[in-house]
Amino acid sequence: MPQLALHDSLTRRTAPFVPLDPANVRVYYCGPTVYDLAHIGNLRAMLSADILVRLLRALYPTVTFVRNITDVDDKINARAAERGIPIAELTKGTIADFHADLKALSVLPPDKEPRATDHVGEMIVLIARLVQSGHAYAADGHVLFQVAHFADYGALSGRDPDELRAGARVEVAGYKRDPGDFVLWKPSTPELPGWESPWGRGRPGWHIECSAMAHRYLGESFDIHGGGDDLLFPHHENERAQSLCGWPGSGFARIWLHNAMLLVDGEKMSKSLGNFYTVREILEEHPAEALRLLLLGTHYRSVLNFTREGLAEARRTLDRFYRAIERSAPAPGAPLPPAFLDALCQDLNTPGAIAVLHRLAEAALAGDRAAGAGLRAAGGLLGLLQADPSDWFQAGLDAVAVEQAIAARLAARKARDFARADAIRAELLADGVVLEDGPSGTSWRRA
RNA sequence: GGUCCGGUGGCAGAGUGGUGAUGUAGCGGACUGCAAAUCCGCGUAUGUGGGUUCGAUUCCCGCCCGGACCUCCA
Repeated sequence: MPQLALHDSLTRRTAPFVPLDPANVRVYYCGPTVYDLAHIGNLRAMLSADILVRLLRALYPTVTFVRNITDVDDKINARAAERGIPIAELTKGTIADFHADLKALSVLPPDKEPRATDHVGEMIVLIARLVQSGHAYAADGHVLFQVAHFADYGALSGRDPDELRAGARVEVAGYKRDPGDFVLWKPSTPELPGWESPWGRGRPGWHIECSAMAHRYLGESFDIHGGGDDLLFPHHENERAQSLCGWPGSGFARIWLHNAMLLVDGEKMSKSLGNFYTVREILEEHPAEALRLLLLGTHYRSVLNFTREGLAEARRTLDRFYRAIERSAPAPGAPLPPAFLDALCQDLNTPGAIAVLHRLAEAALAGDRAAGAGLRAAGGLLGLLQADPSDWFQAGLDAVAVEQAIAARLAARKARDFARADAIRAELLADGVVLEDGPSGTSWRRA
């Protein structure tokens, strides 16, 4: 087995991954705030985690993967009010949509998917610990984390606390001792979700939930914590501060992974630019597998430029891969090609791994059955190429009608009436069917 | 303004202190009645100016360009 190396945001270096407990590798990723449909940028983070966990499962006997759901948040409250529905209805529906989208993309479910609202008790316990140890203070109905009491604050995101203070561009709430102090607990109004606490009825701040849930399911120290790099600051910086102060001497996350953002047509995805895509919108027009391949075609730490052309290209690439697989019978348990695993072990180099897939496809098309089996096995680790090739090429089309047209065309060709044969082929193409004449007859697929 | 990340062929996108992957697009060819698929061949790239080095795309500095973040807040 090759040695896995990962790039740690804290040290800004790529280093060999050494699990705390090789018998149980523990991973935490920040999941969605459930107020709206997932977009392709959200998907990228979920996919990065998915590849990491799939690879870890290939390398280690047991992996515990926790990905939370944030179901208490101001954006949720606002959206529910806007739509005139109860908060619980909004979050329930959004979670169901989220799960459906991820399933379509072959993103495997986490082992634990804790919801913030189910863990407010743990959060209150942690906040109380922080207050007791002097790292947090209550003021004006809020409880705030005192940044000045954590010497290592800023280390993860590479920020100098003094500069953060000087650069504060937002008016600072009067109850804060320091502009950098952040909310652990805040008061709630009667209409909004709230829980009784030593500081009155209120609701948790954003960061505290991940600290509490990671601790509950993974312990004081665990191996990997990840998310989009927009979460690096303040979310992860604050989470780290809370956890390291709440459980002094613990390591919290040993390695931090952050995926880069996604651009659409070279620009930031935004609703005002009209280039904002939900996962669902893309899936209406393209196979989920093409979207998955496209997103894996860029290394997770590089900015990914999403285009429609790229999506079409990914689909054509899959056509070729499925052609290669079609030539060799499924071989369950086929070993993963070493070059493929090596690429993934180099900080999850999915583009490099896909390049190996191309080489395997070339060999498989030339008749190498082992390469075909290796291609399917490697594709499986990436969550690709698991469909039946005939489904990939022909699903959703009327096979009987196509076969009849092919028979008619064959008759015309035998009679050397090529004008008629070509007309039939053109009609099929207009219906989205491409014909391929080979030595063993004519086969067909969707365009 | 501050901090951080990045700029590779038409496009997408890796690796690397010593002949620059892979895909796609383009061109030529084989195969085909013609296509499609497949196969063979060809061409084009390291933003810019310095520095270190025998040698820099890779390491260092400046500049230009792109992106993220700048704390529950619009």
